[in-house]
Amino acid sequence: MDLEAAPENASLCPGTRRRGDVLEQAIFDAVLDQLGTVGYDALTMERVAADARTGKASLYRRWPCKEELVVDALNHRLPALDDPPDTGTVRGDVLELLGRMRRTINSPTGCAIQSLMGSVQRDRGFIRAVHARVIEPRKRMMMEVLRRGAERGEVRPEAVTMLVAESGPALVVHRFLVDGPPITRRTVEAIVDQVVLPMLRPDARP
Amino acid sequence: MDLEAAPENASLCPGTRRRGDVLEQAIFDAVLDQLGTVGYDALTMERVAADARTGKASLYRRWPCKEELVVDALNHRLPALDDPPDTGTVRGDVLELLGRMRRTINSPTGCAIQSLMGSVQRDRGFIRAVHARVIEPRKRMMMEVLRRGAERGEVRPEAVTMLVAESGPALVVHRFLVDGPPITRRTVEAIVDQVVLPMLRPDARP
DNA sequence: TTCATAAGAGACGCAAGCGTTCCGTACGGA
DNA sequence: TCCGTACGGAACGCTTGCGTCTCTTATGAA
Repeated sequence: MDLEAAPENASLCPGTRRRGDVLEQAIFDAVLDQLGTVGYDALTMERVAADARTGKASLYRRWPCKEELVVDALNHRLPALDDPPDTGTVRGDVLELLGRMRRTINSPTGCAIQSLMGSVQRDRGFIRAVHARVIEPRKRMMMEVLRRGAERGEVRPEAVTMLVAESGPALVVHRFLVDGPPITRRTVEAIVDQVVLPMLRPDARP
Repeated sequence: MDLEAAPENASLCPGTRRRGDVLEQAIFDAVLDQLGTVGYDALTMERVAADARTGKASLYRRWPCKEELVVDALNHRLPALDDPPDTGTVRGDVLELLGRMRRTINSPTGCAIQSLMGSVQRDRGFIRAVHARVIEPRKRMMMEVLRRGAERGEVRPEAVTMLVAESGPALVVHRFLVDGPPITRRTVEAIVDQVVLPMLRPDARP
């Protein structure tokens, strides 16, 4: 937020005005910042406008209500859909996937997502956006990684299931919820080596 | 909430008044119900009072502010600290532990906890209560279960770690966050058989 | 039965945010 | 350079919840 404050203050010189996309991006920044600091319920149009150094009218000109603004901001700020990694080993692939997750979670966007957790059961709009942009692609990539690992003989075939694919990400999220950010690289490595890989070992039940 | 409405309506007959503990319990019911339905931020003293069929004065007579009321309600409603299960097998023990978790999560208290997820980073009071009453005891019990399993030879000794102990609960929570309640018994069984047990197997790397 | 206590109900002034409206003006394409 | 667009900013009336206060009266211990 401080890294954002500088450019915002820079454009503070009275008489200067942004429009179109530039203004919109500033508004999205303000929304994400608010989500991460005070949360969705306490996010107000007034404060978003003030933070983005614009007027409420400019918000209502674009979005009819708070919810649509937030969903739109999420859709513009959630990480893009990536290709699954292919490092040659399951360990490398899983490490890479959880590493990406770690970066997202440690970013302002991650804090924003976290603050929406409590609204999940009530506002399906957010969870739908997060689902489509974060959860689903990540799950698909993890399954792909497991499948390739099974083909290479690194992973026992029965371990290629949704629940197994979820276990790594679930632990990362769990750590985030319990300990708060940031998730360290060591934590991710421990999750991979202590939990995910032992679960995949093909050399059991010979 | 409807199951609560009946007795509340029963005591609605004008002229009747509750005091002391009876009233307090009704207030806690209202708080938990509000947490589960509208969430912490949208929980208001006015609505809690109305739901509990009392006046705001009776709330402020006991608690100085919303936060203390909620923390107190949580401390009175969170599940009691149980003894670790001892069914004789790791599978039985883990199944029992996650089963207890499932019951809590599917209950109104579970929905209340869930709604506090978003406030976790901002309000340490809640998370401290949930931590001390739910997370920590559960983690300790799971470690105990793993330790006993290791003694019996059911669990490889290196698997007796915090992360391993967390993986089952983390998956239950994850499922809850992604799919919403209720968590089914089948889901818990699948988590145990597909994820937890394979991770514990001692018969690998002979 | 008496009586101090506290419950239940409502009104209070206050503050914050809502969504709308207005207006002067910086911006940027023609 | 000109001019329509839309931005920035402020004010509007409205609603909701806050926390306090008052008043009547049910309650339960003495």
